[in-house]
Amino acid sequence: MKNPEGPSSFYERVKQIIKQIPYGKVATYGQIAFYAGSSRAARQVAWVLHSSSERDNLPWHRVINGKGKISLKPSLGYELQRSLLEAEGIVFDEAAQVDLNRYGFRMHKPV
DNA sequence: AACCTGACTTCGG
DNA sequence: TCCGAAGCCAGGT
Repeated sequence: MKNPEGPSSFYERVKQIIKQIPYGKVATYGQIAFYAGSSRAARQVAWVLHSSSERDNLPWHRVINGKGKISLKPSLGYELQRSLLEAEGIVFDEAAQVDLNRYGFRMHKPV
């Protein structure tokens, strides 16, 4: 990981946005990318999380894919993320999906 | 410098 | 409605 250039970099904006996801809510990769200024950089959002979620204490578990499902694979973090979300009151249906209409995060102020 | 890879998204069959 | 292929941006090799 390189040094983040500054607060205006995509990298920094993504982190700021993720930090703003409130307890009990979730956001999708594409949505975060959109708020960060690059609606097509969903994969980079995932990359930011993977590279510095631990270091910067980001609520990485509140980020899921556009289908409302967890992207991690079983035994590679899936169980952990799901339990963290359930601990916040988020419910998964039989298809292991969450209701984005209900739990989806909506930003109030642009970053 | 070129090619591969990824915690994604979207479109077409 | 479900599945596969293509598109995208960046870092790693």
